[in-house]
Amino acid sequence: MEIPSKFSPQTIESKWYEYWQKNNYFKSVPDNREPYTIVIPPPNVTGVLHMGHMLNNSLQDIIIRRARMRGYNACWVPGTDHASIATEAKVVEKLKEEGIEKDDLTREAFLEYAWDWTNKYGGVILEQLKKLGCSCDWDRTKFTLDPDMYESVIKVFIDLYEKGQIYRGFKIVNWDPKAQTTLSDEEVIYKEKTGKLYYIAYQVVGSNEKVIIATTRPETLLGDTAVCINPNDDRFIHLKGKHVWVPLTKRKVPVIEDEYVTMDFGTGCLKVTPAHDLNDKALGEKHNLEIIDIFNSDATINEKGLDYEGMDRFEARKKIIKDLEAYGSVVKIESHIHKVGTSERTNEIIEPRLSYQWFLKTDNISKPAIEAVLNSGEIDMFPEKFKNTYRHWMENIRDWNISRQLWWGHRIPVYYYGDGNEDFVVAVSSQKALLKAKEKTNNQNLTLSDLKQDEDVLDTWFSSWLWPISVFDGIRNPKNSDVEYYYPTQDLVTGPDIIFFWVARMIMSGYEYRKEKPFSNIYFTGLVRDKKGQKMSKQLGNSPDALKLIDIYGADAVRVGLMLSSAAGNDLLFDENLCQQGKNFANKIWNAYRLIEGWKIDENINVSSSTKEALKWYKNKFEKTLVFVDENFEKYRISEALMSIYKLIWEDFCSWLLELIKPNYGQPINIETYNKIIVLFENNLRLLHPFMPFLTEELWHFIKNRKSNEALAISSWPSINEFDSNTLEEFEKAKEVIVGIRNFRKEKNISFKEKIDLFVSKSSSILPFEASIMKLGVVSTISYGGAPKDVFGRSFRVGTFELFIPSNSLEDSDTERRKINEELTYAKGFLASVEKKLLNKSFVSNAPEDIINIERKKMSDIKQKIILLEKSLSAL
RNA sequence: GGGUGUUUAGCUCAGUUGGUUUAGAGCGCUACCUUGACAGGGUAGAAGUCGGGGGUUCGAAUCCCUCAACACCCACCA
Repeated sequence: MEIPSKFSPQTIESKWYEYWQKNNYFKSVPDNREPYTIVIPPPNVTGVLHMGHMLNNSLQDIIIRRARMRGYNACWVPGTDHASIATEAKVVEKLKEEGIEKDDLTREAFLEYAWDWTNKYGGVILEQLKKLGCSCDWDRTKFTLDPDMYESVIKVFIDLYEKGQIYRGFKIVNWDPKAQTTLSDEEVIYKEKTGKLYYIAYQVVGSNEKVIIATTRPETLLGDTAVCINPNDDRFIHLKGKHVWVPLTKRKVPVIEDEYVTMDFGTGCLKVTPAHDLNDKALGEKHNLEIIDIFNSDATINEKGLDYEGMDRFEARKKIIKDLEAYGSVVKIESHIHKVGTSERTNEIIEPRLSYQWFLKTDNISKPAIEAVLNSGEIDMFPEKFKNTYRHWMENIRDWNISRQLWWGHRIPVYYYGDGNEDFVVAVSSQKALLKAKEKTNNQNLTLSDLKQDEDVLDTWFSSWLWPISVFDGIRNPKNSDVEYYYPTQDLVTGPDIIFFWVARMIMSGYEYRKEKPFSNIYFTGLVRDKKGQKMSKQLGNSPDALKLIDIYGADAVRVGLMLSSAAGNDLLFDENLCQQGKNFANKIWNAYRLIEGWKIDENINVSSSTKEALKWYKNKFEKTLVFVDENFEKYRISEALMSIYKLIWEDFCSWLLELIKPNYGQPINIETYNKIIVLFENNLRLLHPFMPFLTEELWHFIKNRKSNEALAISSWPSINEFDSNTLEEFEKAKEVIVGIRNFRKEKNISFKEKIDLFVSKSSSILPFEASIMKLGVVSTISYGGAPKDVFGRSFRVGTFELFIPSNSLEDSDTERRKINEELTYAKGFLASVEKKLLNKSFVSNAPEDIINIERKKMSDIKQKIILLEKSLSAL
């Protein structure tokens, strides 16, 4: 035999991947078939494959491979994301290692360095996806900074600006002092921290009185421009219209009144720092307060901060408290638990900062996106619970801060020609900008050197929100044949953590730019956790090396391992044992084929009855399973689909069908049976292919030499045929009889080589699947009409059948009696519960007819069984 | 502070508009078997008062209320 007894994935995986690629099976161009499209959630260009990617991309591959087999024009578009903050941070760090500071480089030099880095490491992850077996159309690979993608992003910015949806605003934004950029609200993570609440005394001007103010951020008093009380608060009523001295400064600020102040928090008296707090900013606008910004961009104190200039904000806090204590101005310090905003990327504490930024209005574009998910049902989410999350966010959505003070990204197409708030134009290039500026200013003498392009780039998500459109060039050329054919896509497979960052925004951009949803179904995967339930992360070091897993178990096994326990939206507690299970499964199928392949074929041999029975049963079993698999795919219950295929192959095909059909050792098999088995085996491979592409393709080609248009990857998914459930039920009964015989052998220690005789009580019907029972029970004769008299043996019952097997060994009647009594107790208890139901008048009058009939059938069945049992008992 | 989920066998989870024998699967566990596909195998078995309490119903793991534990999301109370 040439086939090795163990399946070794390592030797075949690259072979088949190359074969698929060479034959362009994954390539898709528009044709007259229906399209089935998935766009990949683009991983960070400098990222490496981790467990989350493996889960996410295995799912996409399973879905797209099945679609391909079902005859759709399947198109899976791969690509990577430039991930501006993350990548820029990596590059800055790398430069630092080489002793270079970002500030010492020009923008151009820095970008050159970043591109070198990207070209060197970028796309590694895409190669790793190939190892996993991902059937992407690699000719369509996109990068969010590709020139055409760049143009699309800029075009959208200009368009939205011209529609009045994008504006420049002077607002409090989330500032990351480490990355030196603003962040969107979604990029801020609130972490619970124990801080301190400082009670500080402010001297009232022209009085001996002091007011006490509670604050968590005493250093910001340098920027205080008012003190606020609640007009309904009797305690402070006398302070109306007065001023107070800001401690340590020589400034006096007004006492203002606003109902915003909570009377029972802190002291009921609030210091107002419009430059450094969102609420204070609002108060400041309402009451026309001065704004004093006391921080530099790195969160050190600036020249407004008196002696504290140059100090870090936390250092300054300590010093200020010390100085205040020296003046006796600190009344008390309490420990205080509160949530502190931190940067998702750098972990740095966010500084609310007032600055000019670019914003996208969201109230209009969010409307159709809400409608599509929550009302019209155009977009489905799996699991559905995420619709709630989505609704909540969408209904409370705020304008999106899209500018970032970074270099790595799409530079904002805004050109300033002066210092005024309105002294800018928005244009696709500097030349166009010049024309616009000349027109706007009526100054024909302007030159390019008078224009200064905005230094900032756009939020990464401002490019990825266009992804399903821009990968098909649908922004630049909205009528091109690709986008018209592939858009909208079918499925999006992603994590719930980016539902706001990305999913919601793609839906918004889809309706804005295509007047259509970007995808029909969203499958949210869970987080991959370790066995203890901890999130897998680099920091914890609990994440297995994805590629190493593929090396050890094979890509197919890892995919199976991941799929076996990952219901949509549920976190997945990853256990390497699951990969082992996948590997075992691969080996099982491998050996099933080895068995079949080893049979000698004979054209003249007759087909046995057991073979006929077995083939008839398995055909029905397969059809039933196929229906179940298809249904589960429709509901995105991928793990359920896989489990049913797993059981079909392992139990039904290997343990029952092959055992029934297997010729005796050295005996040949009938050629027709052999051919039928091969077809059945091929159909199994079809079902399994999306999950285990490499193994199945390998076996597919082992079976016979296939031409390049006969590869499994592009073969067909089985079509559904009717099945007879009666046949399936009867086979289940036959199995029970076989199990009974096996039990008997085990208890009597009778070897499987020794044939037995089986007697069936004078039952009106004959046993179903008699030949199968004889073969797998190793039975020489089946006789009806009850057990012979004066013969020792053991009886057992299956449904309404009573069976008897004679045995030479002396019967232990006590054991027998005990067994029957146990069965009897169960049966009587069961009968009682059924009778109780049927004697209940309200049940009989209220329950539907078919339910009552089921109960009646249960009752008559169990009564018969009780009679059988009692008869057996008295016979002993 | 608000919201959404979860809680079923040792572990991970199904249980699909309440009714198909007094709850299922995979893994694990136990016993035995196994030199003719596979020990990465086979056969069988044990194992759960469906988180607690209350209610609706002829009937509840499934619907309602309540309590508890856990998880996640959202939020500008200094």
